Amino acid sequence: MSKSQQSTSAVNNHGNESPTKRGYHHGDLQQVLMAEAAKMIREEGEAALSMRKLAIRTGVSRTAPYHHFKDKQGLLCAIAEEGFKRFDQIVEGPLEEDDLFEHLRQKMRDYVNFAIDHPEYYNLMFSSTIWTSGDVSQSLKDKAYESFHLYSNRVSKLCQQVQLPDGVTPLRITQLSWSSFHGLSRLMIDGIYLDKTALESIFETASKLLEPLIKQP
Amino acid sequence: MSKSQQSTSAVNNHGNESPTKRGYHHGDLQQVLMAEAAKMIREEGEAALSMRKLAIRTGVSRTAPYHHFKDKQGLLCAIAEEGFKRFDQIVEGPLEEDDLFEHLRQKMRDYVNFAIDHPEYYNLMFSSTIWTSGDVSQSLKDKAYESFHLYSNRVSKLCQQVQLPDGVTPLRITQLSWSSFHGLSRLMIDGIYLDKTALESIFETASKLLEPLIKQP
DNA sequence: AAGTTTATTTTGACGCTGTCAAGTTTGACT
DNA sequence: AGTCAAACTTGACAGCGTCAAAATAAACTT
Repeated sequence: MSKSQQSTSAVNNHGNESPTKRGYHHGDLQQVLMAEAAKMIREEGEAALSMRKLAIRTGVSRTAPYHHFKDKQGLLCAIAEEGFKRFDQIVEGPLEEDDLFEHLRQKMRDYVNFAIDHPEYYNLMFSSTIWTSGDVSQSLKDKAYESFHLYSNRVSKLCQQVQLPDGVTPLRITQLSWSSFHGLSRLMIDGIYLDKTALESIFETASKLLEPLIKQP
Repeated sequence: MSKSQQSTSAVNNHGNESPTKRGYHHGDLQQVLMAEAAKMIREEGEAALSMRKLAIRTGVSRTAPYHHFKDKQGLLCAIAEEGFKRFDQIVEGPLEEDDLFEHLRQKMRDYVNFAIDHPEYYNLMFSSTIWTSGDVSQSLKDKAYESFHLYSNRVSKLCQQVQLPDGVTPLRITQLSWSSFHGLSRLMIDGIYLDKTALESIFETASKLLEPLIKQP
């Protein structure tokens, strides 16, 4: 019944004891499992993550994780969700008004760097196997949808500062820009053709291609 | 020794028999395995492909495939390589000179449609698990590199028809455009946010953003 | 045509995987 | 003190990738 829920519910805390939260037997196994799994994926690759190794390494028996996650897919969904939460912090952040195009370049850097610095999250967030599997957790769907809208709103706000060509909507800019960042990140993470040294130059190229959009009053 | 090579070598054909090629016991197991594996991935997803099921379904015993492919990874590499070959046919094709931007939109359609129509190939071609695994077959590396250059050459040729901003090179346009197409394709295949109905409009958006590049003499 | 070599395929086996069912321990609540 | 439910463990099963050894069949040699 408690599967895939946060373990931070009030029930786990008997209240009279000091602020150190501790629940049942192990403590917050759920959080520890997610952290350890992310670490394993990061260090040895997604393929190297097995529920059994994860359990043993966490110090519990093989099937203990199944009381916190429906199955392996459930664990991966939870980690992906965590990824979207961290991702949001990249999308948010102040809108620097001084130089629009420098601002854009910085956002590009932020996006791609997030993917490069946290591939264990980024891979799962946009994992083929998760999204096409048919049993994506509802909470992950919701979170991803929310993140999309956060991003979309940001792009729409920025679009007000430029003159879009006829027939071009902020929604399409949202989709096109996200696709571009996503593709760039994927190729970088997977080590296909692109390398880090080319990044800044690619950002500058993208920025220059957009310059004609600047409002001419 | 014959692992991962084409089985169409002259040795297999005893020459005096009719043009129907038939080799050793099974015939061209290698080709059949690749075709059947691609079919399985297409119909049931990459996760549903197992060497054992593949073998049984092909009518041979569990380990027969291991005499044609080093291991499962070897098989996947071979299929990915086949994917790049088919992909090349998309990149090639006549350069229609009449309307540059309509030509560009058509190329976008071709790219993304290839990915959508042959996800079993596209997924493997750009598979995280293949490229980051450390044992990518040399022939796949070579083929991928070749495909990249084919694409790059095409983009460079098209760049001659427009006025690139200062500091913007065809190489960067190559990388940026590929990233964009790749991201678009990935999000489409994985069913994340984008759906087919938005595609044409996205292509038009991209096309319009590039229009200011048109040469003004 | 017979014998040798080599390519191909099979059977057996091993350790690893995800996960279900049933039992056990532990903490919380009355 | 007793009840209940949550957390965890042990045992079991089928499926997986793949190696080693044996068996078979085609090709090559003489």
